[in-house]
Amino acid sequence: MIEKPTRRRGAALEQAILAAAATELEAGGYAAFTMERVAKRAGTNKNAVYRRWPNRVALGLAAYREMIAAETCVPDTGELRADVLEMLRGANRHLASPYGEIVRGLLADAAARPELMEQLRERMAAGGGEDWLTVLGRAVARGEAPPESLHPRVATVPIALLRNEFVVRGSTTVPDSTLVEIVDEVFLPLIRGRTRP
Amino acid sequence: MIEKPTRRRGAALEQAILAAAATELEAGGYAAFTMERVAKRAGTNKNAVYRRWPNRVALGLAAYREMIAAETCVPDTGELRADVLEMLRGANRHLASPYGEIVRGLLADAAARPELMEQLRERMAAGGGEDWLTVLGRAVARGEAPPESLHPRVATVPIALLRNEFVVRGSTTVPDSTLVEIVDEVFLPLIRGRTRP
DNA sequence: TAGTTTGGGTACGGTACGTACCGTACTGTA
DNA sequence: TACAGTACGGTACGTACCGTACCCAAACTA
Repeated sequence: MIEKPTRRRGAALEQAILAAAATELEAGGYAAFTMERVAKRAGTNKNAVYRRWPNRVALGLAAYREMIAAETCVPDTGELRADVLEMLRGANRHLASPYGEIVRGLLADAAARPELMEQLRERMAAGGGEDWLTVLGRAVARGEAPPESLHPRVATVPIALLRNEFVVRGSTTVPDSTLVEIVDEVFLPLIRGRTRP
Repeated sequence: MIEKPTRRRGAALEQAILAAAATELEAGGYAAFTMERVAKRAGTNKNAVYRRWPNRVALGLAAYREMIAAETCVPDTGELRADVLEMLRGANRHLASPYGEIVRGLLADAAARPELMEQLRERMAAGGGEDWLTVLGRAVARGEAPPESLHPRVATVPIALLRNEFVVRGSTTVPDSTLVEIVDEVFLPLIRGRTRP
């Protein structure tokens, strides 16, 4: 009979800690996210945690990455407006509680550490911008948008505006009418405005 | 001979505390902003501080308001592009250190308190939007922009994009080329796109 | 001058970060 | 299978800060 090891090591323990950290983040947000609670939930102690992550922000960021690992999916409805709205709605759902508070906390804590900031930027809701370029690229291919509009700065305008809205408004969810406004009053006119006459 | 009072009271003490808080914020940012340090710098103790502000966020917000009290000035160069760029540059200077870290810290701490969030939104760099509407309104009056473009969501696109950039990038200053890009690749095409054909 | 308000000093309880130490369970190598 | 080295778990500690409590004295007020 093979004895079940009572003491986890290495990767197994690391995964357990990460899972515990993600659960803690999900349960109480970044404010209630403490090293002691994570260690306790993982069935270990702070030692094992600090051996892997040098501080709270680093662990929080790693756990956040874990949480949002399988999320992104790029819609393809065949119409630019619908695609963009759907991506905005997805991002809005994501940035609503409890992710919003987590991102804010991480942002505040990671600001002083450029390398963490870099990671956070990459992982932040639809932060990369490739997905947005993909959607816009499809619209260009369909002839729905002019080729001159295919610019990273342009493609990410909706998510940038949403993110701003969310930062400025606090933890409350951005109303859907705002998302519609972003698309209809800003994004689509912008695409039109970039048409070469 | 009138004895100078050695112990300040009421408004005098309140102003002294606020000034000390602003100095502390400016010196070390929100992370190093502690009630004890503020009290010490003001030449008093935490008692007097807590009698006036219930917690750290409230005092930090009040001090931040004090810091940015006399800042806003709306440019009027006679050309929309130059006006917008100047406002963006001013906001960028403002959001660069140490204000950036302060705003991030306040945002993270105030998120749970709607009434503080409200204050913060109003006071945040060019957050109100009236100034941006003013600039755009002048352009419309000059015939430089179509009347259909006079929309709050449209007018505040540049500052929203800048704020997003700054939140996403961390504490580093946004390069001037980004500001130019926001204006030339997004804002001006957007204005053009809102022209009624 | 007596009485009330308001500052200032000090200490405390509580919480959390991050560090140190130490005995012990596991691992893998001889 | 014995043994050394590594990693884990328990515990305690030092530090820092928040927010509160208590008390006395200074300043104002009647």
